[in-house]
Amino acid sequence: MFRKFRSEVLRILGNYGDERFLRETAHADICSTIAFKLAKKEGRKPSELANEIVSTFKFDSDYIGKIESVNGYINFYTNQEFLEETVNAILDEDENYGSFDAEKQRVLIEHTSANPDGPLHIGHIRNSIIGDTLARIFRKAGIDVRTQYYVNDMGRQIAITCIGYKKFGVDRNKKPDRAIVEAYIKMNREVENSANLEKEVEKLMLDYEAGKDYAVKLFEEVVNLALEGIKETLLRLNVKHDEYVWESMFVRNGYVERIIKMLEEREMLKEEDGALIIDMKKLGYEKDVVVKRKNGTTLYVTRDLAYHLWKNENYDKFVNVLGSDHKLIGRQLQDIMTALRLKPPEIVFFEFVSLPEGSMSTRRGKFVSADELIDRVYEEAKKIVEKREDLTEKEKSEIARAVAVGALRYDFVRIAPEKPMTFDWSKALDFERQSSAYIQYSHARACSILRKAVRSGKPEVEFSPELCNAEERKLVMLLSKFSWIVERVLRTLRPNIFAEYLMETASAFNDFYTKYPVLKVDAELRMHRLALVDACRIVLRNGLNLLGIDAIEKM
RNA sequence: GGACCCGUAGCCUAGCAUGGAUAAGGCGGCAGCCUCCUAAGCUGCAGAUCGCGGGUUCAAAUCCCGCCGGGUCCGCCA
Repeated sequence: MFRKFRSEVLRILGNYGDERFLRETAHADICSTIAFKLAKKEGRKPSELANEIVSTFKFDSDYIGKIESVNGYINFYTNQEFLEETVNAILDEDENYGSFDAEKQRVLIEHTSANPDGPLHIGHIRNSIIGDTLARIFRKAGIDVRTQYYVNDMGRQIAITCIGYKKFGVDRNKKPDRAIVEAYIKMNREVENSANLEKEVEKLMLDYEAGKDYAVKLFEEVVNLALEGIKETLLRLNVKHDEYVWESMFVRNGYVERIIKMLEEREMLKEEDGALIIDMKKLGYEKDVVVKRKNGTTLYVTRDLAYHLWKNENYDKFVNVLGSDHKLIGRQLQDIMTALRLKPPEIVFFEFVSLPEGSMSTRRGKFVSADELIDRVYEEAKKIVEKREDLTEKEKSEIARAVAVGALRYDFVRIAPEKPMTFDWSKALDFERQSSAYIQYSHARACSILRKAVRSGKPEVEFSPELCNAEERKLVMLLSKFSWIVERVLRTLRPNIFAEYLMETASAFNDFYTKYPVLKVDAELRMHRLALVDACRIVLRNGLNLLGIDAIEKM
């Protein structure tokens, strides 16, 4: 609804309706700073100009209640009809509230894509959570979205893992990704000081790329084992990919050869020592990019280019979520695609999650696994739920699970992707304020009121905008912004904006909750507030779903 | 050495794209609030020269330049 109000404001502003100068502030529902900009150009006073602009307005909007000019700001306020329509739309549309029809397009979101050589750690899940949340938000906007995990099955570290797997076997009693990483870490230590093993790794990689049966069988076995464990972890976080795309597929299906041919046709390649190299100086880079070694094998970037050619043929838009260590290669990839007259991917880079003692490393076994984190957060949540006496054991563990997953997902998604994070156990295990538990709790409170209303035989809802007090008005304005925030995430690829919005909405609901009784007031006021409570319940629930967090009804 | 990202109260963050009306939350600290819809909640107090220095502007946390601190990248690795 806020989107409608906003476009009404732009319409009323007419020639002055420049989106860049619209602001949401504490002083008004929307204000325009256009007068300041024009004042500069025309050498006049902003306040004078603002007055003049306002005087030209034809006041014919269904949603705008008041327009005023204050010190150069042009302030717009919604009217009661807007509030009423907002609440009614929420109650009508229910789980669909917040959706809208964005431009029809097929979007691919690639995220997580961690090397299948061990368990996901807390750095990887930052990627998963950003990617999965974006996918959910894109879907809410009516976009046809698919998510893919790009499986890096051709890497050196996988070859090492394969040799380790063959040599030491794996412990079948352990979670498969955990068992795999033990073989990897152990083997890696041996490879580091053995030229013979180094040769063996190289040969295995060559044979896998050539598609030799024994190698394919071995790689597939190892990679699938790791992926099995990884998928299980992701599922615990409410993350599920639509597809797993193996890098080797592009070597086998001809896309690698096709992309090389395209590079040749564009005269972007040069040959040195029998190796094929993209001349990156022309694209403004210092170093060139090798796409084929002199032994004829391809490199990571070659297959990634092939993957993006494939994306071009199947999707209108592709978003990759990548760690900031991929910044250079990611930008090179974008520029190469553009030079080929192909669509480049949009990339969300996120900064690293480090431990207080330094950065993580799978290879050295120095990491906090996602599983360990989930387990510990669950235990902590369970401790708190145990205090409740009115819940069954089953309810308690379901609540603890929902709170744990929510706490994790929220902690990661609320931070802007470009901020480096240092992992802190005490913060990860804290469920007060600014955590998803706060939002879930607000939702549970709303559910509780509605349950009581039904039980006492007074479930009728009827929103009356003229009864709105300041807190209620503020709350409805926040509720109206749902799809507007979804749209902003779409434009900026910053899911933290939505996380913040939902927290603010929950906070406004709690503010209302503690100040005003709902069930113990006269019928008219009760029905009015009950409508508002139901609307909040819907918005909080829909919002939590967008964040991949379960909206539990009791906690 | 070069490139990119981050630097906002003791701590964690929002705001920076598109410069404007008192820099917004939370944690921790202090003082309060449950005979009343779930206290995983609410209220109040204390706490910030927005890393430092310059510049642009009527106006800078926001834009530009320089510096400092932290991170990342610069392989015929992935």
